[in-house]
Parts: sequence; C-alpha cells; structure tokens
Amino acid sequence: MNGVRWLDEHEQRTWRALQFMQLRLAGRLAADVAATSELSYADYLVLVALSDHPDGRARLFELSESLGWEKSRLSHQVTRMTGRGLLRKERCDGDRRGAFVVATETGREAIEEAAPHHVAMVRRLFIDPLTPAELDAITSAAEKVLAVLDTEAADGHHDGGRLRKEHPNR
Amino acid sequence: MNGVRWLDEHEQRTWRALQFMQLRLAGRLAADVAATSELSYADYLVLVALSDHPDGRARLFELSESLGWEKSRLSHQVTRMTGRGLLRKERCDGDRRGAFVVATETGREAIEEAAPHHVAMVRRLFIDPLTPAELDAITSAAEKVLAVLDTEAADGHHDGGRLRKEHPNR
DNA sequence: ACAACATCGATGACAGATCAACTATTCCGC
DNA sequence: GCGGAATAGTTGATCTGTCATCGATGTTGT
Repeated sequence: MNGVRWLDEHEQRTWRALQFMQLRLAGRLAADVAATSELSYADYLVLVALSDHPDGRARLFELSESLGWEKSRLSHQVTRMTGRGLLRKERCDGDRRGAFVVATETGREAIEEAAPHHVAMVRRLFIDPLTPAELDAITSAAEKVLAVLDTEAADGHHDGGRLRKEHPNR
Repeated sequence: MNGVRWLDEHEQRTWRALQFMQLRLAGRLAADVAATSELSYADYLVLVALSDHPDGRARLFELSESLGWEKSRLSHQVTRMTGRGLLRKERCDGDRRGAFVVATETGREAIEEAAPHHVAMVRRLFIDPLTPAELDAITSAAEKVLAVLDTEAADGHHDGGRLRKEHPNR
C-alpha cells in the first residue's frame, strides 16, 4: 500500500484558503497598525496583552504565554520597546529572577490611540463579512485544533514512530 | 458618541482562538518539517508551489503570487535555496528580464520525502479533528475574507477617511 | 520611432525572529 | 540545609523578512 492519504481537492481548498486568509489578513492588519500609529504590530500585540492584565502589569513569562511567543522573542521585543519608551520593567519582589513589565504613559497613549482603528479593521475585514454560524464554526474548530496540539504536547508527540532526523538544516 | 464598537466576548473568543490556532499550528508544522527533512518550512512551501506547476517550472513572479509572498522575499529565498542545491534558475527566452525556477534532483527528492509526513500532519492536526461542516464553514469564511481584501485592494482602501500617518516608525 | 511608464528580478541595509548557551534564582527530595 | 533539577530571563550569533532602490527589459501611446 502507498499509505499516504493526500488531501482531496475539497480539503486542499479549505487548507489553502485558510492559509491565505491568515497571511493576507495579518499582513493587512500589521500594515494598518504601522500606518496609523507609531507602533509595529508586534508592539501593538504586546501592549494589548499587557492591558488585558489587571493592573497592566505582567511577568514576562505570563506575557509570553498569552501571546504564544517564545521567551527569547519576547525578551528582545520588550528590550526594544523599553528603549523606545513604550514599556518599563519593574523588579519583582518575591521572585528575584523575575521582572514585571508595565506600559509607560507613552505606551498607554499609543495603544489607546491605535486600538479603535484596529478593532474597526478586524470588524470590517473579519467579523462583519461572516455569518454568526461561520464565526461559531471557526471558534469550535480552532479550539479543537488547539486541544489536539495541547494533548500532543502533553503526551510527547508520537508521530507514528517515523523517521527522526537531528539534522541541522543550515 | 464613542463610535468604537469593541469586540464582545464571543467575538473576541473567535478572533483569539483563530489567531492562536494559526500561530501554534504553523509553528508545529514548521518544526515538524524541519525535524523530519533537510528543509525549512519556507523551503517546503516553495517546492510544493513549484511542483503544483505543470513541468515543475515557474517564473519567480508566478511563485510569488501562488505563495502570497513579496517578490523580494521570494528572491532571497530562491537565492538561498539555489545555494543549497535545491533549486536552479533557468533563463527565460521570450522575456529576458525573467527567469524560471526549477527544482533540482536534490530538491525533488527532498520534497517527495517530506510531503507524506507533512500531509499526514495536516490531516491529524487539522482535517481529521474537524467536522465536514466546520471545514466548509472555514472555506467559505476564508474566501469571503479574501474577497473583501481583494475588493479593498482594487478600490484603493478607504479606511473611513481616518488619520493617515506617514510615520516611518523605525 | 521614441518617450513615458510598467514589470521582472536582484541587491544591500536594516529590523525582527530563532537558536543555543548562559546566569541567577527557586523548587524539590532526601 | 544541600545538591540537583527546573524556571525566569538575557544575550549574541545567525538566519529570515522587509523596504527602498536599481538596472534591465517590455509595453503603450502618439
């Protein structure tokens, strides 16, 4: 037997449409944030994640979880944003390894200025064109996929016992 | 009036779940391709796009369209891949500006080795966990969003006549 | 035929992301 | 409490993506 179940045309169409939507939508939103504020999209996301936290303070590792970013990426990003006066680090009593991140006044102003336009954009490009049923389907689908990814991570991902290269492909 | 229609909880959940799914799914697939082949995910995508073309040859601008990448990105990527022996450029009679890209034997072997595993992964993480209704909803939703993005691009994007900064935020 | 303009692709400079250490601290078992 | 493991965060090297620009060719209008 061949063993590979390729995607049929219908499945391909779904997969590709999703990939393309994501690519173009993120690109558009990023360009838009950059064009209408002094923030990059990454800056924007960090500030939003921060403002979701009560007190507007958060540990770096918390942010990295809520953003889904690697700690190193976040660390570099925060360093840059601190340099540009958008964020401030505060030392963390009770865990001397750690640090809190807080938005500066400048940072808060920037996010408050950028957010309305961005939200309007998300609405116009994503929420409004879709039916409630489509939105619900997306929610449940996305949550299912995330659940699969999580259980895999827990198990230690069995890839079916297939080839495993340690290959440093650089 | 305030004028900003923020996302309600339900809408936020949808939007965030989608963003997170995309982030984690792409991350997982990329890591997987890198781990089981000598290809990066970008390499993989280029080779797939190429093999979708009859003859396995394509102009750079065609590839850049089917991938949704900027021409510059593709150019750099192709240069790197050429350097690693995965691709070859062929000169283009009939338009002396242009060039064709072809996969080398090495490139073809790499993609043929990587594809089955990748497809299995897409199935396991995305297609299989979802119901046909969910998949259909995603297809139609994605295509609607893409349609909006396209008509906007055609019109010249009216952002509602809002502030427009030329701000080079670097 | 020719000027004006558009398209193809490459390039170099730079911003951002990833990866692999590394330091400092905390947690845990005994 | 002590030693080893885990966790928080940083850092520097390297790779990738983006932006502006350029040279070369093609296309169009007159």
